Formats: sequence, structure tokens, C-alpha cells
Amino acid sequence: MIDKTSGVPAYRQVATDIRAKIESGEYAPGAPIPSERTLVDQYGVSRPTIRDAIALLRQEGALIAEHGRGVFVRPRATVQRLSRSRLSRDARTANRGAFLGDASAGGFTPSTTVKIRFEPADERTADLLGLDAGEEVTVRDRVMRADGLAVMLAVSRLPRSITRGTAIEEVNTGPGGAYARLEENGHTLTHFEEIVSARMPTPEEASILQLSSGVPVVRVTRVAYAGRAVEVNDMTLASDRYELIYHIPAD
Amino acid sequence: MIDKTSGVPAYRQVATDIRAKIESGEYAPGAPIPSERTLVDQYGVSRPTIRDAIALLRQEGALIAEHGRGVFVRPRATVQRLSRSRLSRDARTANRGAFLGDASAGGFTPSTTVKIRFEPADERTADLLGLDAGEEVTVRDRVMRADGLAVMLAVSRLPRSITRGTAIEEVNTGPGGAYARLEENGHTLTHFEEIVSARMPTPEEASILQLSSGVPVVRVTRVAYAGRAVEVNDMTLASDRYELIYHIPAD
DNA sequence: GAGTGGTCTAGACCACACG
DNA sequence: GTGTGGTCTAGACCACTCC
Repeated sequence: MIDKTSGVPAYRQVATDIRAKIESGEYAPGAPIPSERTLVDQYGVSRPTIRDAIALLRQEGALIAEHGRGVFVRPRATVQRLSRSRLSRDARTANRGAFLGDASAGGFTPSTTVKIRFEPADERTADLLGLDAGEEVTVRDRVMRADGLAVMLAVSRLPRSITRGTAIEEVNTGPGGAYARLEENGHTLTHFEEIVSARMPTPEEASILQLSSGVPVVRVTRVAYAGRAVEVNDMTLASDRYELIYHIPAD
Repeated sequence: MIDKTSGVPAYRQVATDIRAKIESGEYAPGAPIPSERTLVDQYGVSRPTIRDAIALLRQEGALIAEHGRGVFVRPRATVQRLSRSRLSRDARTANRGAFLGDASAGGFTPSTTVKIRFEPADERTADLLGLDAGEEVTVRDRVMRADGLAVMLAVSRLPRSITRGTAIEEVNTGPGGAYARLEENGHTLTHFEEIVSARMPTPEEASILQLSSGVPVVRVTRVAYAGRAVEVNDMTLASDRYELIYHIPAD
């Protein structure tokens, strides 16, 4: 099965063969592939070589290993589509914030853990919010859960000068969320910018979001403007469970 | 250096230690870490164990290995920010398409390889474009390069019924690009939708985009509407070189 | 208990970079 | 040539799952 004269490393040949069997459907989504020791016999290479091949496919997100059970073809995850136009004022007033709006759209039971803290603005935050470095910011550090499973991390930072004395400094921001409180205090939101990127998770993120290997996170940095920048919100999402959908006018 | 009684695998302890040294700046971005054989001595474990630790950090995108040279802390890449509002008509008429617009903004020399083909619509394409499965679509398969380096893959599909006889079926679509040709033929663009997600690259994508391990790709599916859906464009970008920026009105 | 993946060793040889 | 990472072997023992 393995051509030792081709110059292609054995573990890559094995990986290519298994990948082909996944694509052809011979190994179906959710089904186990043969055990490592079986593959050792099939391909005539050592177990570390088989493990190298499996490691490569796990990295690509094609396989998932479960200790004591086997190695499985990654099942296709159900993807939630998060519409970013839900940031509009109409949608905001109709529910208690973007995440809760998504919950009602997605049919899952939401819960959130919030930690509030105050800290001096670091350079990036000061730059995005138009503050002097070191000015105090209110930090709302949240873990959003859907049916108990953590699905999004979100860290909002707002100038303390505009949150002092408001429910934004409380765990529960009240109806309409932090944006409603801002507008009540004269900070009428004009627009948002969202900067979207992706990277591999830190070990901590992988643990909280229960990501299996080979699953990147999508990073969204949202800056809310009410004339000036009033909030920067760094969000981290599991890329196998969420996609973002943006609406762009043609003119 | 390694606590064999802690229950934490040795390779993870080594990875955690190296990660800490990267975060503290002891191992600086772009600088090499000690050689594998040096680390074997430092931590008192075997070379495969050291390699497991390095593999973990490469997966996380923290380290880059170069054959024959060493293992380096990943340098922070220069990130291009792609503004999606550039899809607006004003910007379109001012230059020859979104990518070329980005080029002038980013100060790099663009080049593109285009392959045209015609094929029956698969299920997803038919669904997005509102066609019957099997209806013929025009496929524009492009590799965009900046200063010679491939930075984006883009595959556009349009109903052949609206591209027949137009420059959209040619390699060179002419001034303003395919969107300008659509509008000339009565398909006035109304809006776009962009669906954004991320995943690890296929081996082919990693090769074309010259991605090092631990770098996911951002996937953008853009659907262009002119009353009806007229184009679906699947784009693949290296996540360490590009971020997308979206502008969202507050109401 | 039997089978699975996870960790680890102590080597060997190859391929690549650089002086 | 010397040092680097890349590949590979033939084991061993551990931890977990399931019957």
C-alpha cells in the first residue's frame, strides 16, 4: 500500500489514502476508521507512523480521536448563521441584546456568565476608543452559553467616563442591554465596525469552548460608534459552529 | 524541569514552558528557540517528546519550523485590512474590481490567474442562485497574487443565461470587472451578502497560499443580488495576512 | 478483560542549510 | 562538515471505554 521509493513520506501517503477514503464516503462522517493497530497491519508501517498520519488529519479537522473509543470521521457540525444586521436599532429594542436575539432565532436556551472589572486602557483599546493610554475602562467579560455549552467569549471595553452610574457597570444591564443604556444616556449609536479574522485557539479558549483539534476560532472585534467610539467588543467563536452573515448595500 | 509525578504529560509541560517563554519575550518573535537536541538535554526527555511539544505549539501557530535551519517564534505578520464597503458602486466604477481596489489601497502589485469553465450547477450553487440543479453556470476560478505571492483564491459562479455573450465569459472582463458588465446588461446590483467562516486549509490550499501550519483560512461566500441572485463567489484567504472590516449602520 | 488511543523511550538514517 | 529539523522503527506502559 505504501510506496517507499516515491520520496513521499510514508505518513503522508497514509494520510492521503485515508483522506481519499473519507472523501469517497468509504469512511462516513461520524463513523470510526480502523484502529491504529489495524492500520499498522494494513499499511505495513509502524504505529508512530500511523499516528503521524492521523495527527495530520486531525490537524486538518478531518478526524477526531476519542481516547479508549476510536478515531472518527468528523461529523458535519450544525452551523448557526449569525446575522450581523441584527445590530440594527429595531432588532435591539425588540430583545435584550444581540446574543439573546440569536438565541430566539436559533431555538436554544441561552445563559451568560458576566464578570465586571475596571482597568486602565491598554494601547490598542485606547487607540480604538480614542482615549489616552491608561484612562480607565469598564470591562465586561462574558461567556455565552447555548443549552449549557459555551459558544462565545466576549470582552467589551467602554470608557468608564460614559458608564459611571449606569447599569453597564452592573452584571445585569437591563432590557435592551448595554447599547440601550448608552442611548438612554445620550450616546445615540450611529454605526458599528466589525473586524473579522481567524486563528487557532489558545489552550484556554480550546478548553472553554470545548474545541476539538483542527478547529480555528473566528475573532470579531466590534467597535460601536455614537459620534465617537463608545465600545470595543472582542468576540471569540468556534468556527465549526458559527458563521457570520453580513449585508452590504450596492451603493 | 519536568515533574513526572504531576500527571500532566511531559510534552505538555515542555510546551507550556516554551509558550510562557514566548509570552514573556524570552523567546522573541522571529528568533529561534534552542535546537531540539538542546531541549532534550534541558528538559531531560527524549527527542520525540520534545518534538511532540513543538508540534503542539506549531499547531497553535506559535512556532514555525524550518528544515535545516531551526524552529522560530512566529513573527507577527503584517495584516491587510480589506474593507468590504469597497463593494459600493462608487468604488467599483473608480477601479477595475475589488481586488485591484485593495491593491491600490495596500500598495502592492496585483496579478491574477483566471481559468474559465462551464459546468452544471451543484445543489448548493443552484440553491444560492435560485436555479434548478444542473442548469449551466459560468465559473471564474481565480488565484489573486500580491507581489507574486498568492493571497486569495476566488471561485465565482454565475448563471450562464446572464453571462452568455458578455466579457464575463472572457479571461479579461474589462474595466470595472464582472460587476460592471452585469450592470451594463441590465442587472443593476442591489446588495451583497457575505457569509464568513473559517477552517483549516486543505493540503492544496496550504500549498497554493504557502500557509505554514497552524494558520487557518477565512472563507467568504459572497452572493451578489440584482433583484435576483446573480453571482456566488467563494473566496479563501490566509488568516494571518488578511482581516475583513464591515461597516454596519445603527438603524 | 480486551481493545482503544495517549505517552514515552533510545536509538537510526535522511534531507536541508550554512559556513 | 556540522548542525538543524524530518522520518521511521520496535517496542513499552498507561488511561480510558465498553462488555
